[in-house]
Amino acid sequence: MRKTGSDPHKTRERILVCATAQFAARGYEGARVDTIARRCGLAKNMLYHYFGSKEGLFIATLERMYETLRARQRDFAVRGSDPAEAMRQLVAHTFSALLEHSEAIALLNNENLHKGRHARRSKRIRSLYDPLVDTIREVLRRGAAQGIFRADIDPVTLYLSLSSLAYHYISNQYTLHAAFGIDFTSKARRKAWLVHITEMILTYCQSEAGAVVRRATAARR
Amino acid sequence: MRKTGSDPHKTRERILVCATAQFAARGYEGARVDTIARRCGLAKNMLYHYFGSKEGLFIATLERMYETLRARQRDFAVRGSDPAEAMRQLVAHTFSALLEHSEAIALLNNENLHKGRHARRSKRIRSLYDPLVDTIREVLRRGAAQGIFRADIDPVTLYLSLSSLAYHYISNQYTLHAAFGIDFTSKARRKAWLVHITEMILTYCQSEAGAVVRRATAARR
DNA sequence: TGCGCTATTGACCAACTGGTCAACCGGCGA
DNA sequence: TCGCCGGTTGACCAGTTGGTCAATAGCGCA
Repeated sequence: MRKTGSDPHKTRERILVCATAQFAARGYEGARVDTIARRCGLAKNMLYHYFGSKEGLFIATLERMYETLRARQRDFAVRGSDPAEAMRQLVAHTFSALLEHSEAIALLNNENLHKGRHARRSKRIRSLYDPLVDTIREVLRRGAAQGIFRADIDPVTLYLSLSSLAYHYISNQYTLHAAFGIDFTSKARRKAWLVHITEMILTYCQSEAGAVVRRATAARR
Repeated sequence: MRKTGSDPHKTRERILVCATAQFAARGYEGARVDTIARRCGLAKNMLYHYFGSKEGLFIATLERMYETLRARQRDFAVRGSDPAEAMRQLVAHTFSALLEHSEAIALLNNENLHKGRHARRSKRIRSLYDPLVDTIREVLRRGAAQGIFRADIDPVTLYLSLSSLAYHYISNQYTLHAAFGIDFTSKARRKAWLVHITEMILTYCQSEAGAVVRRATAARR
């Protein structure tokens, strides 16, 4: 360390924390480099010194978010051997991870608005999802082996279903609030939603393959 | 009409069309008033003449989108009396409406980024969802009366589930593409997803109330 | 005919935006 | 001791942004 009291790594991290907050609150175009600099008490030049450009800073912010979520998932392990219980834990974990990192939702939405321009270049985003899908695959396998889950479920499809149900509730809460006048932030409602989506996922996993189609055909006869 | 060849209503509409495209593509902060004006071949002053400010233009754009979706829903009616088939139509209609109006998704995401600042003030957004929920309520009632649907399903909860599953697939396609390397725009995959979410919704509707919980309790004994 | 009203425009502006320059500061190796 | 080098800064800039002003042009009413 050169200057007394200066810690490059700490400074970098401080910038990223402020940048995350700003980009999440205002979006990429809405966030101002000057504002981010002011918020972390540094001259604007520091951001350019460490990240080169606003876009560079944004990409670093994205990667840091991926890393944060990945670390959270690494610490998560399904407990016990009951597949249904494991699936319950998986849903609960996904939902609470998104709740605790709502800034990740804002950043992801921003990426999708820009057609994933930055995410496409990042390799970390891939390593973020793979372990979770592996876990799902394993739980599905065990469930199928025990005869309590249907055997034809694709783990990626199930992951998509699960994250849709968890993500949308949080990501669209404001327009949904405007539409239904419901407060989606209340603890009771969040709990109720978690119970509901858990039931949906489990009901699907425990259903008979092709049951819906067969039932429809039977009804038509 | 005053000036020859000038049609205020048509001009207004033209502005809104361009504004929708720009706001959807770049977001509220990313869209440029000058660009919108240039795109519809008008002096920038016209936008201010009709809508007062950039924010006013954005709100008008939102309201127009609500109106478009509402009109689309008004034209939709469940055909036939079979509740399962009606639910299938409902899911398919929701999914294809979002697919055909992906600009609505971009605008809604933008609203949520800004914590629904504009949507909160609009009354039209409410009238957008109400009829759809009414339809769901009616289908659920018929299904329960015929004994093929469970009787304890809340129509709003079901709507949220359904729209989560349909919306997320489209809204997050770019980051999901980066994560899984899957092309979500392909016709085959879209069809497969529709089949999947239809099955999830129907399986849930046709399940026994409390079955999952009972099964879990039984397993623990 | 002329007045008022509205659609429409070109020219303009103050504030701001991302980004750059040259310099300072202070520990460390020679 | 001294020069080097990375962290750090204030001052500055060119281009852009949302927004405004004053003016023009034609229609319909008096």
